[in-house]
Amino acid sequence: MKKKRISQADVAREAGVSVTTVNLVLNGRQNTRISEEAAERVRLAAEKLNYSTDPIARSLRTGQTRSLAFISDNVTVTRYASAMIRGVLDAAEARGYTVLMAEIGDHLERQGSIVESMLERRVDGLLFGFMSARKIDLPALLPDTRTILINATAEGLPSILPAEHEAGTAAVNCLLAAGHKRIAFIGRSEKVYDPYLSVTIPRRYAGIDEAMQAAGLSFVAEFQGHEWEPELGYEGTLRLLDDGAKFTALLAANDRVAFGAYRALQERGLTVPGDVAVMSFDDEQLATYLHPQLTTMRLPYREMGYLGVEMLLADAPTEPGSETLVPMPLVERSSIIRR
Amino acid sequence: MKKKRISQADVAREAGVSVTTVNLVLNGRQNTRISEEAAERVRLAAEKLNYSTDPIARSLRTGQTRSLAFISDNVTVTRYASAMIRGVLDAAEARGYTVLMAEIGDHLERQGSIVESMLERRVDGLLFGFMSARKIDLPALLPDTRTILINATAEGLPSILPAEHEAGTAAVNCLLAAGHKRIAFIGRSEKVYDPYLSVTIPRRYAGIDEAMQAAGLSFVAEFQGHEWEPELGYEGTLRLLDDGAKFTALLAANDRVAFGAYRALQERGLTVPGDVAVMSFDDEQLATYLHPQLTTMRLPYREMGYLGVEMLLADAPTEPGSETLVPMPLVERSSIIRR
DNA sequence: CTGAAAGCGCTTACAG
DNA sequence: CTGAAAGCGCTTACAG
Repeated sequence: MKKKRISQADVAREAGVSVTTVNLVLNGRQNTRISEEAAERVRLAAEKLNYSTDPIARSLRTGQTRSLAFISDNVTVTRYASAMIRGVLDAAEARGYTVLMAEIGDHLERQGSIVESMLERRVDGLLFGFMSARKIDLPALLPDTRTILINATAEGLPSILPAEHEAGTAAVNCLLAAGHKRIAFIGRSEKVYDPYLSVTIPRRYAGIDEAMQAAGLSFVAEFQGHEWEPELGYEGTLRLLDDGAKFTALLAANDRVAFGAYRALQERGLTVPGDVAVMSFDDEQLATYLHPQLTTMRLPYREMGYLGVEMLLADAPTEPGSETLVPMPLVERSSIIRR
Repeated sequence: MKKKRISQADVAREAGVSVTTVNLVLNGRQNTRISEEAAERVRLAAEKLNYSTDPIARSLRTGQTRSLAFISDNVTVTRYASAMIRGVLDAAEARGYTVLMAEIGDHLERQGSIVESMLERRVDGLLFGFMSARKIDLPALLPDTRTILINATAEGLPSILPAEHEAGTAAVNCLLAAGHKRIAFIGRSEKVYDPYLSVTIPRRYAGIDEAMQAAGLSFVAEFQGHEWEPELGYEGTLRLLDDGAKFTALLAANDRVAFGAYRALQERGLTVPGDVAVMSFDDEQLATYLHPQLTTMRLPYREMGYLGVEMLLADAPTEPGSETLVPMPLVERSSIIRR
């Protein structure tokens, strides 16, 4: 990595012009009235010497780094959420930006020092990405630091969220469209109305409830719970069945809950989708392992990551406090049939 | 982000000394014989002005950036492999390094330009991280660029790999120790002997076979396949059963295969671990969803990531072409009982 | 149409 | 014990 670098001065010498000329030509400046002949000599010389501009020196001079920081909580380590990183990386690369990454885990208190160190490195913008959509308190930021939150909200900052209300409605409508009227629901929870726990789940519930109401229906049975793991789906389904609930369709809070529900249904000799149709949320890989494969509303992690970068680097800054909603596509597989 | 920066010159003015003195003090240089009194004034002034050194300017001068590049194929987007990123990030942070990330997906041909752009940014080292351990061809690198491959190998470069041979042996021994003698194996494949497809799977097979041989045993039945998805486990198990194979334990190539095997076993009215014990590899989250939870050999992604950074930044460069093996821990859960 | 020079904020060899 | 100055490689206001 030593190897003396080729500088604009070297190119200038080779081409027999000044570094000003070299710089102007190589940066493709317009209206500079450098003779095409000189410009050509510069380009040839640069090519010959295999010159590439030193981004560090440029940054020192311009104050811009063409880099951005992506700071997350537990995204790397969370199942399908890590796709958000891919979205960020792809979008950044498309625009010639480099991504500096840091992950703080559950140590939210470390945000301050991480942000500081990123800012010291003069990133052109800050992207925060969270595993599950909730409100967070960010350290006071320089007012002119471009910042976007992905899958989170914070006072006075623009954020990108999944369109959960819409998705809740779509999930129910999907079941209704297949002719189901007796629907059970597993995974409602009151806890979740604290924005520091979730900002989107209440919206999902609202979307679900509105769709049911619009159809003049209510759930024939519900099993509550906020730990959305297979255990909940398993126990909830058994309980509903034991209580004698009669339902032809089951709405699960997420794929893991659905996973548990499948097991319970199977143990009771019930088949999916013949006896019970199942609809879910998230679309983690698990959904494709199930038999039959699970129909579910996809959480658009990758898209949110991609959009985050685009908004961060857009010409006009995003309005503070605004929310950009990203659609959650319905992924139709085999867990629902017409009845 | 504008905000005129506080520089060492500002601190010098405030403290009434030269920038040389400021620099020496703030960098904690030894043997510099600056009066303790002057040093104290400098520290106070820096504190008061809230000075922090500009890493860009420092980099321009020193040629070092305290940053490293992590370049991966599909790590962000692959199930549990994304934990490798966390390991990298944690280790880098512990040493005060920043990580520049890029992911190239299946476009291995893009490696060249990505590496170039990272090198232009003067990263102090290059880390390559791959989803599954295989041999890759890297673009010719500057000979003095520190480089480490995580979960991959390349001509003349040091690499970090999971200790698969050892793990294969341990998996079999675990079954043997529980008293099993009639063992079936699903997931052997000849394809995998091409190093560009895998460098570690053949070792795993070797470890498995040696342990069996050492016990004077061979598998009572095998079902081949290299697409290690649930489908293979499902069909393989059914086939073995239909062929009348009598086994008390099943060794699955990975957790997904085991997942499929569970389903087949259950359909045939066989219970795990009562009728058939199951042993597997990977330890993805899936393993904990299964009932009973799966005993498996864990792929140490996070540890490999962490170690990669440590080796990259170690005082002595790692020997070219060397291999560092990271143990795969046995994660005992409930899919095996004594017989 | 093109160049000389200043300056971004550091670090360091040199001088005293 | 401490300071003045050069230089890393750019960009840009200014001069001609």
